[in-house]
Amino acid sequence: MKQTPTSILTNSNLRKTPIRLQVLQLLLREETALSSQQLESNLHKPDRITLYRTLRTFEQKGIVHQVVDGTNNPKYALCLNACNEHQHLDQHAHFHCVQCGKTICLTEVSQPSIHTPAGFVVQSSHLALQGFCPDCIFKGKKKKSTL
Amino acid sequence: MKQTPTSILTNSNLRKTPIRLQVLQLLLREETALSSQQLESNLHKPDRITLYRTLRTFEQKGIVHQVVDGTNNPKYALCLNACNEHQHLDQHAHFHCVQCGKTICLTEVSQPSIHTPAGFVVQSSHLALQGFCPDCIFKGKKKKSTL
DNA sequence: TCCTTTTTTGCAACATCGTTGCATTTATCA
DNA sequence: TGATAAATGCAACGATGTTGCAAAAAAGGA
Repeated sequence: MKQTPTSILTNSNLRKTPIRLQVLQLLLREETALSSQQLESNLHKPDRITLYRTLRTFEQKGIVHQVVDGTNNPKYALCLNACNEHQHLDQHAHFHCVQCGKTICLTEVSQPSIHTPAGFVVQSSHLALQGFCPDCIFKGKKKKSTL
Repeated sequence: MKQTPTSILTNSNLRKTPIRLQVLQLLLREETALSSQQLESNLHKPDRITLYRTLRTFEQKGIVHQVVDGTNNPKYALCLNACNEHQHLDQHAHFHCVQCGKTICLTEVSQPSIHTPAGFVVQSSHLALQGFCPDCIFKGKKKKSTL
């Protein structure tokens, strides 16, 4: 079924407040992972603290997860249906475009199977790719998107 | 040839100052990647600002590189000989132990070859693994190392 | 060894990012 | 519509990282 901001909040037993609805709307529209700063500058003058708390709440409820894109700047993306408040599954690679700054979930690229050295127990992994996204390859110097 | 703090600085035309020698000594001894905070708390009361500048200088000269370990907290590790002031090559995976907090370069695990979706041009990639390192698997609850 | 030059440091001040406590406001539901 | 539990907004704080500038230190030659 199609997800809407309202349905997502209802499913997680969270109240439908303006900032939560706006965050979800933005994450559903853009299909990229957004940092708290990117969210902040694209929402209707949200309170910074409330936004942090919103993201933490969403993370705890399995609505969003943090994305590792190699920039050391945490990004947030909507979880697929597989996530909930008990477990987070985010088993695909992420792509960070060095031109426009977008971070894109490559849902079709699964985590590679790794031959880990003896003695290491792997619980999770992140694969982050950097380069040029399709929008930026042939377009020459494009302004860095605010998204 | 074996690298020493002094030889590294000589090769990069950098002056041999106490803090630089200490940072290199620590990175050579520990074979893990260290954050600026980890470095700070393991050095001889260094000036915080000088430490940041030291790391930036080292990075520009190809002496250290930033490591992506999935914690969104930048770590620094010595470059292999392949790096210099013109290019950074760090084509191996990194392992972050959730128990002791160490970040270990898995030099024997190369970056996997990825079948990237059409339209994306990949320039670099980071593979970060999380789990338990050999030291922590059978030792039960161990205090988080300050390193 | 000492002197000069250039690099590096250390300090003050500042910017950004993120968190906590608490009173006020708001969403929800009876 | 009113009660109540949840969520917000504000003040204050801590950690992280940066810049400008004067003082100190390293390097190399006389």
